[in-house]
Amino acid sequence: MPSQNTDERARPRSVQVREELTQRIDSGMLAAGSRLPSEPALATELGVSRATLREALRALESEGLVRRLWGAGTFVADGRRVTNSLDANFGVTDAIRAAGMQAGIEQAGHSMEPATVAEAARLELQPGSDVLVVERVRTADGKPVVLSRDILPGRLIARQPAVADEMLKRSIYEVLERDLGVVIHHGVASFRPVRADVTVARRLRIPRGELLLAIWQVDYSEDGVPVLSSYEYHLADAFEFTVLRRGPGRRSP
Amino acid sequence: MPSQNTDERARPRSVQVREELTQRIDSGMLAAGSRLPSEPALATELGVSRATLREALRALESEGLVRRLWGAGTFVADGRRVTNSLDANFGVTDAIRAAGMQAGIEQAGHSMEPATVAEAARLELQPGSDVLVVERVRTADGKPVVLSRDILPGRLIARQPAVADEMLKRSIYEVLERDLGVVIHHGVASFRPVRADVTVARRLRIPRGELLLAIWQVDYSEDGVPVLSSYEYHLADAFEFTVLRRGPGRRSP
DNA sequence: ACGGGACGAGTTGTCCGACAAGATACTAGG
DNA sequence: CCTAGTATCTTGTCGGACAACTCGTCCCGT
Repeated sequence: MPSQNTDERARPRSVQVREELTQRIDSGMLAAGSRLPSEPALATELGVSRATLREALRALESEGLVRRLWGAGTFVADGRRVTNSLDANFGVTDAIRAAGMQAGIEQAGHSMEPATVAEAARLELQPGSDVLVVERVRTADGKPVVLSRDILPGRLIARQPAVADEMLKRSIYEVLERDLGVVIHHGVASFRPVRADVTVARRLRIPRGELLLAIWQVDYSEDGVPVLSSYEYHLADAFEFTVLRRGPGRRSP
Repeated sequence: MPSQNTDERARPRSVQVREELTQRIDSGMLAAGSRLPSEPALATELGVSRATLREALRALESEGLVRRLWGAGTFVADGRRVTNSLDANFGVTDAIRAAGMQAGIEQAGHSMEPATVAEAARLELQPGSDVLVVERVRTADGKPVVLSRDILPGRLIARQPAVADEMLKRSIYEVLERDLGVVIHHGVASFRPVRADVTVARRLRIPRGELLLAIWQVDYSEDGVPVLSSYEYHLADAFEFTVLRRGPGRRSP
């Protein structure tokens, strides 16, 4: 059986179990449609109590990976995992790679500026506070597909200004987590179709008036603090965005 | 304490508890940001065991309604409930009403047709099977905002063809649940910006080439069977769609 | 020989009681 | 006044037990 808690004592056991089961499903060790071992058996196998296992299974069920049927068993959900799902894949880099293309960055630059009133509100800062603004053009196989403008609270990189340069070369989410220790817990994204104005069109090397999908969002860290506000302009046919809608199986009488 | 199980013995207790807590939060009885009673206290108050209560709290946490902090307590998530969230609000009718406008339907019609190969695949039917096609123009305060084309397996209404007429007047989700007993469990939606062609433009009474957001999706019932395939053309500025992105707090080592 | 109903093994849902691990507020000490 | 330790509360985990439900099997009647 796996060792107890050597170094990752911080994370609840149920989370570790959830990740273990997720990996087994993704790797195909647990085939789609097949039944999982019974809860007592699986709990013994994983070295945890049944309560902990059920905690993990509940999470997997809400993610749609498994289905639990009272008296029958727990089953791996019928495949058709959604690729490039807007609510699962985070960031443009992941989306490009998920499409099987090479992610690149060009025309990148950053600057420290005082936050506008709107930005201060979105990031819950004092108006005029310093924020780091990162502008980049993302490329897929060398072709521009997304123009992005990311805004972070200045305090995040006050201690180590050098990481701003890292953001010009890699995914911001990657830099946030690896270099700054900030893990994004969730984000709220909005979108609508727009036409390319002259500035955007020039940077994406497309005709003016071309169809774009504008996405703006705010990402929050694990303790609920907003840490990233971003604006993206996507080529209309660059990606196909998908969202898993969870219906309320309930209505009032 | 509340009565045991009089008539709704079918539904697990944890689901009833989840709905009860959801209502308390929505009604404001539990204010945003406030701490819930401790698990033992709340379990006693609701007349269930702590395990059942925790099952419900798990579900609420995955929905983002509460946050659980080890050793500190369980808190109602900081308000800012996302309005017109694409992954929560289902259907155009709900979206229009959420925006505070009057939902209407015009230019409605339906017909029974053989399924195309593509539609048969989306609904997992035999090609050529009968499907019910419902076309409608949805209005907000009398102004056309969405052109929708909904496709359902013909077997659903084979017994009671009259319900097709109901769909010309009310939300399809409402008709599915109330008249046909079909509850939508989840759906997979995709979207991209498009320009209005001449047909769509005429029906929405807009100039040709106007900006639209095209959304197509498949909805599944509780047992995983596809029951509704729909295509919608939204006016670009009719709604502001929002998606809650749940980030994985994890990365591989 | 065949069909139908009762039975039983297996699985998830719920319950109880207890202890461990983390967080906060208070208190004693500097 | 500030700091460090403690007390106490909260959530996380554990173990065992029983109830509710599903499905396959077997037996019995026709």
